[in-house]
Amino acid sequence: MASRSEPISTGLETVERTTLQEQIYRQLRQRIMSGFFLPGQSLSLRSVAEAVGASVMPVRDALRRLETENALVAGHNRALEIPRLDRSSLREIGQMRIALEGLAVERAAASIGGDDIETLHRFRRKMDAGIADGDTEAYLTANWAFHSHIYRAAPAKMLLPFIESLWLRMGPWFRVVALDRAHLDRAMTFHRTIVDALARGDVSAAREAVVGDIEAAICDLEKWLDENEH
Amino acid sequence: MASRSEPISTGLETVERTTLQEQIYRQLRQRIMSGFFLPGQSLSLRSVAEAVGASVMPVRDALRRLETENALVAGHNRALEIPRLDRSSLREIGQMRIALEGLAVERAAASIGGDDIETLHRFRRKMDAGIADGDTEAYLTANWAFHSHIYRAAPAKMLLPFIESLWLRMGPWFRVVALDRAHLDRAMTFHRTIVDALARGDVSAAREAVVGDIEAAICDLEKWLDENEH
DNA sequence: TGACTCCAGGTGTGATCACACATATCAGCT
DNA sequence: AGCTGATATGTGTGATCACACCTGGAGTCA
Repeated sequence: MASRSEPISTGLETVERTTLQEQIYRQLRQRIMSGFFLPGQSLSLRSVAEAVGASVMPVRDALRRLETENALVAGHNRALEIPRLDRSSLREIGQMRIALEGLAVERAAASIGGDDIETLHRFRRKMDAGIADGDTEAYLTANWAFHSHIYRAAPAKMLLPFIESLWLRMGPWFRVVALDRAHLDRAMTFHRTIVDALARGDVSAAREAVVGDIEAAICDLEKWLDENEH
Repeated sequence: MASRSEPISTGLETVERTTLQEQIYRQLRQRIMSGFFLPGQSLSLRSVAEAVGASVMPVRDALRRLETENALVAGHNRALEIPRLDRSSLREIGQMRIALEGLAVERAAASIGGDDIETLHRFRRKMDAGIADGDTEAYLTANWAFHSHIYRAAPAKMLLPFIESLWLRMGPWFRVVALDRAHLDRAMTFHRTIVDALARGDVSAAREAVVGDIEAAICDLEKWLDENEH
């Protein structure tokens, strides 16, 4: 290592260093997670490349990453597409979410501070606002911000990526359930319970509320499937 | 859809269709999982490309997939490398393995049949043989075959990829623990208990044994860390 | 001796091209 | 009418190239 001057304090922030591929990946990821794309919708290299104004190379990298986490699957021609919804994978996602998010909230509970509680209440209000305005996009974004803020408090580097991966697969479903007022009311009750439990450091109550939130979502989605199947 | 002749029965098997990228991915994945590479070892595009006799393109795809599942991380220069071992991620992997593999064995228990029990005993004997011969590679391969055969029996499409992803991160650790005779003996006891529990359909005993197996491995690894740190 | 400059080697990134393969459409034959 | 074959279109795949960036070490000057 060459000798180097002592870094001086300038107050400057480090600039963001990111690749095209990374930007496209994040953008697609965000859209999938918030239910922007419809199940079965085809995302071909060239169509996405044209849409984002880049060549196929970075798109290819981004799509392959998403395919690896099963956020995209190979379609009938070779194009990648958003996975279609079916009952068994819904149940499966639910069980895995309970297992991992239950673990995450337990581990996070000890590290949650007063600032976090305040932040959670802010996200909760944003969700309420989204519901009131009928802005599904805003609700879903705030919903992810709320949950991920909790999980991020856990002293864990690897848990969050796994949970994100599950939410990625839930994306196409969220859009459905976020239109059901009865579900939203129930979810917001759970959200309030979660924050209260975390605020008083009640780990098992927090876990129970998180699990309840997930189970309610899965239950409502299965009900929706019953009504809209075929 | 164009009209088409009735497919005739020829007795021919469908040929394997796979891409270079896929082959490289699987090969690297297998090697990482069985602890072939050392922690911190650098895998650059061009070096891997030369080693497998392909251009950088398929290698790039393969490495990016592995990076996405955190089986590889960016090194100090921009090259990707095998993650280094540290205590916190070890614990974290252990907790996630317990959560997901516990879920998997519960779901699998109902679907396990007599043929499966026989297969599991075969893998168990292979592990014994590997231990007797001092063949770590063979032991680790049989170990994965044993566990994954159980999880594959679960009526779940997405659970296994997640578990594989965790084993991928355990890879560099497995090599360490597979050299400790005391650990191996304990592990083989757990393995026998698992098969017996599955054979008589005792779900909770099977889960308990799987969790015990994982906890023992983590515990032994932490002990190893205590002795070999610094 | 210490700090700086410069250069060489290695790294991933992204563009462009040629290609293999799958599907759908349609003309042509029996 | 029904099957066959050619073909057009769309798809991912892989090779090659130019490039920007980082690191390390040699060289230079004060």
